Amino acid sequence: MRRTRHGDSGSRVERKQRTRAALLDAALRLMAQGRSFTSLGLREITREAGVVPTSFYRHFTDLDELGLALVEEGGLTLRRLLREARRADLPAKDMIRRSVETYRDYVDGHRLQFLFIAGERSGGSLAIRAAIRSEIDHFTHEIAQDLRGLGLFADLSSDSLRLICSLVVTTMLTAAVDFLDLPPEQARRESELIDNFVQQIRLIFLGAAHWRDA
Amino acid sequence: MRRTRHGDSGSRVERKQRTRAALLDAALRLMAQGRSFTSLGLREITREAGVVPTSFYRHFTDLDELGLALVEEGGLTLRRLLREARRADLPAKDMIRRSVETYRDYVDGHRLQFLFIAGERSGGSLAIRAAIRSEIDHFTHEIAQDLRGLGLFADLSSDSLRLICSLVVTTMLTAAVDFLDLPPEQARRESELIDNFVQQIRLIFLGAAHWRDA
DNA sequence: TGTACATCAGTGAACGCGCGTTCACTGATGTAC
DNA sequence: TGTACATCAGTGAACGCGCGTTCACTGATGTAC
Repeated sequence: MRRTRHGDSGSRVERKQRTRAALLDAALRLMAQGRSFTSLGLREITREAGVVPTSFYRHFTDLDELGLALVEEGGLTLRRLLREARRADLPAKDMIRRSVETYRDYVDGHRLQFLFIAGERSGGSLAIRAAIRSEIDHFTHEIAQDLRGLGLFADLSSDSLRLICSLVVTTMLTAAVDFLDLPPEQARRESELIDNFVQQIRLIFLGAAHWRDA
Repeated sequence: MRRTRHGDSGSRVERKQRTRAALLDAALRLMAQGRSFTSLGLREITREAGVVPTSFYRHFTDLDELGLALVEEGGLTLRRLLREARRADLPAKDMIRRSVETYRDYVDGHRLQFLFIAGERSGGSLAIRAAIRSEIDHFTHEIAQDLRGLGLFADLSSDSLRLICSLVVTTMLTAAVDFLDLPPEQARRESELIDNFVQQIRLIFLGAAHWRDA
């Protein structure tokens, strides 16, 4: 076998996984140039990944399957965000601002994933849209549990809490796109965005604090 | 000249405009099947519009130009929504619910436009994303003016009002995608969505009512 | 431990097809007199 | 009003190219004995 670009160490299974990961990564990288997932070609992806087109079929039956794998990967990224946030143990004072800054850093560290999730959330095929929606619902649910865990909004029903979290998540995803579209070295624009984002979350929480269950 | 599908009445200028509109419409129709704009081909669009591929160049230099024309059309659709809403002269009582129902009908009546705007807002090319963002900013600004005109939030600064409206617009666009993805004949799911949407807007306005300017 | 064989990730040639773009054209509409 | 000419939206043939998919293959890794 010819040496692959992605190293040739490890067992056959490990190598296969590495090629699979290279294909997923290649697709994300191609999308980073303002392309949508549905516009990508199989040959284009394998070329970017450094393998021959036919080797694609060793990993996925078609592009849809690769797309769904990307959604799953994106879902993992979201869950890892919450795990990191929990570990960070944010101070009660300035909690919102600190959370927003943590989020900004996380989005920046996972640009391609967020680009994919935010971009295909409303633009992809029906199947991909449904899969992303389900990941986002899961994410929303986890945030609700975290808020409960922090003892916040203890007097609100689960439905109301979900309502609030859903609003927060929508705002987060919109903010992610804003962060990603920011031209580099625009500290002023960036801090405006952050301030704006912080205030939107504060406004939602203020509404939540005065919310009466139906 | 062969008869075109779109009728052959009117002046040459009128006919040209009709073909142009047919091309724009064809692109939207193709996207309605879960495709993104960047995945569309020139030949595909002209085929759907019922003209020969080469005739595309009489109207647009390339697909990007057609995309930007679609954004412009979408912006018009948003502005018309507000015009209709103003004319409707909604009652103070149940204003939010009534507005939401009006909005739902409007989205349903302009499915393709909303699919395009919501879908390409975060998924399209940088140029299209920027153009859509600018249309949405404009829309947000108009809503803020309308709220002022209604005498609501009279004690809030312009910045705070924009903050609120931006949150409302984000929520509206997310709701639009939810409406559009609803399978037909799902009255129960639909009324759940509407209730949810109404409550989210109420929560934002409740927060706004307690907002203190920085 | 050594050998013989099976597995299978990745290869490379080949295919038919639709793509974007060029070009010279046609003939109805528009304009000048 | 009638005629001669210009304009130009839409046509259709042709091009080279990259696409997705098929197929038989190679040879390193894994397994059975």
